[in-house]
Amino acid sequence: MNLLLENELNETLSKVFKKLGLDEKFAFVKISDRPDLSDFQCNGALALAKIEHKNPREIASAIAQELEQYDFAENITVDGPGFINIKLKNNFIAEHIDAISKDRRLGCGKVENPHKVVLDYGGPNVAKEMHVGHLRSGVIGEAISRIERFVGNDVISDVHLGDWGTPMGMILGEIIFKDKDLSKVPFYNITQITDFYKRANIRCKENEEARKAASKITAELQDGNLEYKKAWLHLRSESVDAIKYNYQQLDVNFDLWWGESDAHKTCGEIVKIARQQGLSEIDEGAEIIRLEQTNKPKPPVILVKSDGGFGYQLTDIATVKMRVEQLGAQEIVYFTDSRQTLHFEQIFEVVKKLGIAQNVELKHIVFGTVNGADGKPFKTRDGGVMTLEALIEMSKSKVRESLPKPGEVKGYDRAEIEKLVSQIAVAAIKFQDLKNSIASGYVFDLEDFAKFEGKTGPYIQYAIARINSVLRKAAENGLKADKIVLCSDEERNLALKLSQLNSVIMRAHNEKEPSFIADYAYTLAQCFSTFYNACPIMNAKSRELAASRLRLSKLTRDVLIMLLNLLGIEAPEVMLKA
RNA sequence: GCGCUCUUAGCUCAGCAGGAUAGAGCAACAGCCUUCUAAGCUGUGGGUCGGGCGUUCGAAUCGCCCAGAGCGCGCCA
Repeated sequence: MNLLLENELNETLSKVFKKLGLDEKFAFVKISDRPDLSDFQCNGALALAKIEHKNPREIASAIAQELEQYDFAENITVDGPGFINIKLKNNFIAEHIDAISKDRRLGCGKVENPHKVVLDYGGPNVAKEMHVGHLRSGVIGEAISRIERFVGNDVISDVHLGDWGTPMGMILGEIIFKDKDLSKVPFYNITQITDFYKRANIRCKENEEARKAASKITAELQDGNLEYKKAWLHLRSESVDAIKYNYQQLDVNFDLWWGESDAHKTCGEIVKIARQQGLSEIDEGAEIIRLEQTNKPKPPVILVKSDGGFGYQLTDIATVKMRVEQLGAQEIVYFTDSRQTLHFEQIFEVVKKLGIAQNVELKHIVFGTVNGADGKPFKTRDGGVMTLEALIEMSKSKVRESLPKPGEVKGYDRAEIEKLVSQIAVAAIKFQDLKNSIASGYVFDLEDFAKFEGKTGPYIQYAIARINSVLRKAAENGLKADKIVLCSDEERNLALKLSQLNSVIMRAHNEKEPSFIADYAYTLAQCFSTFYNACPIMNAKSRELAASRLRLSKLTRDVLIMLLNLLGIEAPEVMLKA
């Protein structure tokens, strides 16, 4: 028996298709669109009929007839133009669920050829405060990182810090403008640093001299000016501390804290390679690589700017080389919003021309921007962007309202309560983001991140907490989980839902789409709630039934915890109430 | 101007290698706590899938056209 119910159905279907001489490509089931008629359906006959110009119902009937000799279905029918509807036997479902409940990985498979994946997400900048615009990349990247690891790939995540461009010259320039020199830099904290940067931004916008100064300082910094370098190191380390704190709160983690500055040396090598291969040329004072002009015009990639500084595209190209040579990357995946689509098309093309990443798969996962109600990138009422810090605090204070005060519940002091507050608030925030499909942007509504009802992270945490509570009671009463028997619709539906676990995770992995997991976790929790409401567990009619329901509940809990873990969300043992 | 993306219920979104009655959540309304945590459950109402044309036995899904929105287009990253 295949541990996975769906795979077993597909295998059986393949056998039948083969026997009938049909293309096995179409031998697969999907969850039925008509739960009133079946659990699974196969639409292969329709596709085949079109290709072979035959009657779909005849093909479907032949398949259905062959399927009859197997012992998994309670009922197989051909309906409509040629749908094959399969209603499974209860014990067939129960056996599979029993089996995965005993499996260490809950029946989940791994990829056939594990490889080394470098994930590039986060991309925060030195001297800039982290705001809600940084949420998506970090949260999605973390989820993908966990999913990839889970399916067996060797993952290295890199924050790719923005620490080397013109903003560095701008901020140093601003400090010199105010202090005359850089002597006070070692005493500046992160608030002061971001403040300097804000002012630099304004001044550089208005004042050409400031711009020129910034660009000159940047070039000298990159050239190795010791005074600048020393000041820059302080700015960088203060910023990194702040960034780490932000990510830590959100449980977003990185294996590497490489920055653009780390690629500086390699940038020089890339320029050399480009020259040797005759790919680069000087144009308007800059050293560029022209790209293929196919259907649409693509601007060239600027390696070296006319002021002598390295362009940021060069940095990205150099980073690819480093990741391949030093990390052994076989796949590099970037997560940025859609505005950088063209940028990565250019980078990937140049990387290919240069031949620095042969047999390495480069992917750019695009996600939509976080927008305000006006459809434009989110701003707060006063025109600024909301900081991550403020968002988290807002959600936390909302959570605190619904929890008991420290000391009100035995065994829960301030620290314990605050831990719960944070777990729930962060779940609300992360799930709110992860439930949206990556590609589409979403509208940022502050209140959504402090909602705990309906399709939210806390809803799922709550389901887990309820199961934990049942399991504790069962342990007290010496009731043990045992063989699953499916008596009611609610049990059956929950079991069927559980059987989808593996295919959902594999789909999320293949399409780099955590929202599949978020969506599934939610509907699974929903199935459980319905079951929980309709089927008494501890007070079930018989001991066998209680044991079965207990196993079903425990498995649901384990699956939910695993899913939340893949999303980077914690599951508290209990959900206390005020 | 050129290119990319998007438009589905009052709001926020799923559904899209064409398939049977287009789904959730929120909001609205009506029920359910002396029984395993009501952050829950059950039910009701709500959609000419932006518009048009085409391909097809069949289109929210594929193609073309139009309208509206967002984003991007050599020295900011």
